Amino acid sequence: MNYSKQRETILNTLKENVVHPTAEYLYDVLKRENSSISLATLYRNLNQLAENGIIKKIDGLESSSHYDHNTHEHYHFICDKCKKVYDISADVAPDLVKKAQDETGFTINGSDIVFHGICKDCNK
Amino acid sequence: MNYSKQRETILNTLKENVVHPTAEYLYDVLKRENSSISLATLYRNLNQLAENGIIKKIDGLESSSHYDHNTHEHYHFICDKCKKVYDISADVAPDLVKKAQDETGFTINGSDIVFHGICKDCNK
DNA sequence: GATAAAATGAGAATTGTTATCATATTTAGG
DNA sequence: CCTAAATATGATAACAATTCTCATTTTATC
Repeated sequence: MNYSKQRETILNTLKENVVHPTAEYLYDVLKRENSSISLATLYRNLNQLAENGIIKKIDGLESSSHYDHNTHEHYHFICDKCKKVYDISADVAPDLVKKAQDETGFTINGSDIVFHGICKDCNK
Repeated sequence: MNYSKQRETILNTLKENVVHPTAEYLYDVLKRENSSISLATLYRNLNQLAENGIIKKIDGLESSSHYDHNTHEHYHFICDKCKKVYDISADVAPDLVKKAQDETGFTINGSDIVFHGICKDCNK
């Protein structure tokens, strides 16, 4: 990765905005501060920074939603290779929602817990 | 909700496809089985079924990705009202990733854990 | 300072999803 | 069982988020 002024600006702006902004939000902030950076450049750099572990991109599954016939509480694992989605029993973290609720004082209505990695089949 | 043949077909197809399919995947299956249902109808029904708790729609955050300058392990809470994203300490579920890994035998590289609900401010 | 590699900007293209609207189906009451 | 109101459908346009393309500019290297 070569140095670039735009990337530096983007990273600094992200550091100052602790609210986990979206790309669009960042784009607006940057424009307001007259460091107008092309939307393509912004997305490119966010992806690069995330790939290099400098920032974290937060999104559950890929682009698209998945639908699950099982409505009982359970979590999901998505294989980064074959893209299959597996169920993970909620037992791995008993009372997770309750604990989070106690700690934050927020009203928690649900959770989407998605683990990423490589499944058994693809690991062979 | 009125009865509809299409909705019944969609629900049955979803039940038979335990892999948490995307809408696109379902659309292809339906087409292959000659029960061709309009894409609009499919999306409409999936949303309706999810709203009525009959199926579950799995997706982390809203439509768009959020970016986080903090790369240490921690979870997120998104307020369904004001859409703000809050951090939740990873302490609520110690060794969550390790436990999930032990249980499944998968290689887990990361997790996106997103709680949904109403934050303190909006609860007032 | 010349050159190759990497980054940029602008806008077109793509993808997943929702909205529109005219037509068809379902449900309940007379 | 007929009819009116509510609801659902299909086709396609619209939309929003993101990625791609490509000609130009910037960065690192020798």
